[in-house]
Amino acid sequence: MDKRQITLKSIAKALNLSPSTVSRAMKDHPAISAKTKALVREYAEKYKYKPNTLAIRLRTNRNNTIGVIVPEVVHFFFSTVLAGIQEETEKGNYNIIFCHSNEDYEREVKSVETLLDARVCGILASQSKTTASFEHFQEIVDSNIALVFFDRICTGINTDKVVVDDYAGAFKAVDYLVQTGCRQIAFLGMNPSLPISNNRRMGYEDALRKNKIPVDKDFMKVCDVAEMVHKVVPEILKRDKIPDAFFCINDEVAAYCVQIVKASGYRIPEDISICGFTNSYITEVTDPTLTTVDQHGFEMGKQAARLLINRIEGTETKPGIVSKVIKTELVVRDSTR
Amino acid sequence: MDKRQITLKSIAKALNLSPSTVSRAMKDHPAISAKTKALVREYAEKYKYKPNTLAIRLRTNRNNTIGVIVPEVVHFFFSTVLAGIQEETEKGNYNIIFCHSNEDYEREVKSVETLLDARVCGILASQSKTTASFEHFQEIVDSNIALVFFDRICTGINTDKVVVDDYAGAFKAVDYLVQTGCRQIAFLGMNPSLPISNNRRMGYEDALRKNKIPVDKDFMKVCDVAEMVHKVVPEILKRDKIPDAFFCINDEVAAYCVQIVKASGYRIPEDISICGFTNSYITEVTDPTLTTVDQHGFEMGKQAARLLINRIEGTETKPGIVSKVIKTELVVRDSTR
DNA sequence: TTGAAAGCGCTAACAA
DNA sequence: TTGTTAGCGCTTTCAA
Repeated sequence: MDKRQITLKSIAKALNLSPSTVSRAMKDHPAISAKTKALVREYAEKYKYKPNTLAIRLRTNRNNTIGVIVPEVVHFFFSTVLAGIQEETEKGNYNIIFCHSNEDYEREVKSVETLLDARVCGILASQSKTTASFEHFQEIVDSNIALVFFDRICTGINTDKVVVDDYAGAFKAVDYLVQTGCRQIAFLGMNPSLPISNNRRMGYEDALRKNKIPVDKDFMKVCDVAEMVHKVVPEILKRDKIPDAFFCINDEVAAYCVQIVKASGYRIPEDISICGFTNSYITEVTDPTLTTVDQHGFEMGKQAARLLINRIEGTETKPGIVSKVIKTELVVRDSTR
Repeated sequence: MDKRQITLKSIAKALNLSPSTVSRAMKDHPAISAKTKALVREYAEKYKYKPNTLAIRLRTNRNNTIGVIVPEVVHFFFSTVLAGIQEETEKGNYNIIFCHSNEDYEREVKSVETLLDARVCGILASQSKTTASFEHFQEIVDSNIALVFFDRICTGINTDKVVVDDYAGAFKAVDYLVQTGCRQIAFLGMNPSLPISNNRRMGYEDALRKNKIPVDKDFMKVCDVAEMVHKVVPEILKRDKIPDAFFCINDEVAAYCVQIVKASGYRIPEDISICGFTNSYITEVTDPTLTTVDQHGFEMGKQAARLLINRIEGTETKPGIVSKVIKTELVVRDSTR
């Protein structure tokens, strides 16, 4: 039943060799004779020897594992990033320990603890919406563990990051809305403390300014989840002066916005244009389909993972803090004129 | 700079104790004096001692890590299951190593290797669409590692599983379609080698039979991704006898189906009803919103993880292979009469 | 070309 | 109440 595990030692004993010789034979050490190598290899093959990773890691003090903290995995963008991370770490021969903060500060702190306990060699993190302090992230840095933020970066920590050009993406989208004739463009954003939201707001404002359209604070609302859309959008539509476009912080908000705007009797895009952000699956099945800004999450995941691995392995050539920016792309569909 | 790590040994030296005493003090061993405990604790606190998990795991031969293999994480259902798994493993104090087969057999095999190499204490897996052989899964069992399949179970392996009551879910949905007046119900399914698809097909057929409606093979198609919908549905709509309902294998198929059916000039649900499966976000933003079958992915993830942990810890009381079934629920929205 | 020995950080049986 | 010792499985220096 409980078959003894095959170890270097057991192989050594069986073959009348020393463990060190077996170890060397297994890793093709030049000093070992071809004959011995063959002998050891054959035996190992036959008895399905599997090196004990734990022992190797303890011995070498490197465990080829990185931690990933995602705020919400049931989300097109973040799951796409995760897929990108996975692809890259697989290539680099790293395992991923997956943590889910679920947009909750406490769980985020706990996730960091977990990862430090597991002695990962690096951490990829995107902070939760509710995170306001960042000692836990500082602890990672203090422990000399590589840390790369992606998308929702933490401005309080000075470390590598990979972000989307939120400003440019928003600018392009809003400028496009203006070019197609919109003049009263509402912005449905997130908590402005998150840089991604703030940057998009600036892109939005600058696009308006460039086109000599006044920026109206009344047209800027925090509105980033379904329930808020159902509250905020009808309110806006009840005003005397209603917008002729909505620029939304993500595709879900845009999709619900489409619904509400249609239900209120307006035509899309003739009366009101709507633009999302992310380019998730959802954009293809709303009616009309959604114009949006592609965030290239997969690429972001890959680049973040690559950067982290380079840091870990000391092969990152750029000096100082590295800040990568993923280009966004306007994807025009039918929800805009 | 390169601060030496705090270890039990280093604490022992500093405090003039033996490592074993320190070890015991840290874990509140009854034999240690309160004074010593306090001393050790204080020192550990001050210098932020963190036990080396790797060493503990090597020593105790248990690493509190489980592996998860997901076929496609950018997918409402699977990411929801992952979130459920994460919630439960966090409670149980297990880490998750995340693997992504990406619906690819080769990567699935590699994932299993990775997890066995990492010496996880258990594996949760849902197989990829392209998996036809299962020696890799058998290897898990042979290695005496706990294995629980979820959703896309592998029928070739005799082990614990957690599935949705696909048959009942399909039966309910199709029966509902019939009750609401549909008579020609098409089934857009997956590769019939996957049990989930086969079970739903049987539910579909039995619901028709129960209602004395002939089962027509021409109304049953393999059609489970966007591109296929764009090919298959228009073909069906070109026939002399077209369906008055589509029962779809997932919500994405249903959503694209809505689009195509509308574009072909039919009204939903007056002319044609459409029903999906999963109850993902998408169902709320199509127009009309989608009737679907809720799969309760989060619950499935939790139960699968719980079952696996019980197996690992030997606390599963049920004898033999355990097969859990998650109840589905028909969610009626506007795409059906 | 191979082996002996030490040690990674921790635990636990046994001894004192 | 505390210490000694051995060892988990592996790597690596040093010696032979």
